[in-house]
Amino acid sequence: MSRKTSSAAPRRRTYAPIFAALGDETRLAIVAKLSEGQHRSIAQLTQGTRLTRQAVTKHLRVLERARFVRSVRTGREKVFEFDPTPIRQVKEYADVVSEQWDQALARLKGFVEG
Amino acid sequence: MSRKTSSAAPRRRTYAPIFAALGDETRLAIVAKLSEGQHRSIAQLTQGTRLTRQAVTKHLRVLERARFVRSVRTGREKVFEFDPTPIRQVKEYADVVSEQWDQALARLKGFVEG
DNA sequence: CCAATATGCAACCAGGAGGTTACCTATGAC
DNA sequence: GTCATAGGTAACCTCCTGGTTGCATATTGG
Repeated sequence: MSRKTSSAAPRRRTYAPIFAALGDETRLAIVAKLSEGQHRSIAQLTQGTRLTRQAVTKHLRVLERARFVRSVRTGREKVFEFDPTPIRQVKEYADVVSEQWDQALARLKGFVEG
Repeated sequence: MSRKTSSAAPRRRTYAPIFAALGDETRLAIVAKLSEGQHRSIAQLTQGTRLTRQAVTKHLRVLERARFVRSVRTGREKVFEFDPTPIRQVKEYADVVSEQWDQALARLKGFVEG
């Protein structure tokens, strides 16, 4: 097999859009709300903010593009739910970087002591 | 004592600036480089990019404001080093959100089965 | 059918982000 | 001392972002 067995694209993972999606307080609040488990409509997610429904809609689009949320149209409502996938990627990134850092510290320690 | 014993500000933790700092490919590359453990000057960090030194300087300022890097002036060079603190906060955020999500799933499971 | 509710879409705006060029200053190497 | 190297500052440009208002469309409830 010279190619991957899976048909999934090998796609070098780019974390930037994931982090960019989290780089806004309003969107963090939406993620916090939806990660409570319940589905919420746009109108519901707008309540409690000082923003217009359209502004919230834009934030939801950003979150949806980064896969933090999914939406389903039910009747006249568009209902959003949390998707845990990108959060795992966030954790993955943090793990990779801090492991690299730990290894660097270990090498330094070995050099100093050796 | 009507006030906190510690002099540290109680400061509700806002993760948005941390994530925003990671929301750019160039800055992710800088973080990756510096987390290897070695200190790097601005000129060194500019090498390999297609950007000007000034552009890289701006990215470094963003990273420094979010505490991902520290800098020390040595002679005519400004040397940057990695700071692991905010990465831990990233992990912390991911843990909090995914734990909240897991609990939501557990409640749902209990409801369905109960 | 009609009114209220939920959302979509488009235009518009201000400010910030990311990048450049140009120029000035400081330090190190000979 | 002189020149090359490293960096700082500032002005400027373009595009994106976050927000608004205004209006159109779809669905629900009586």
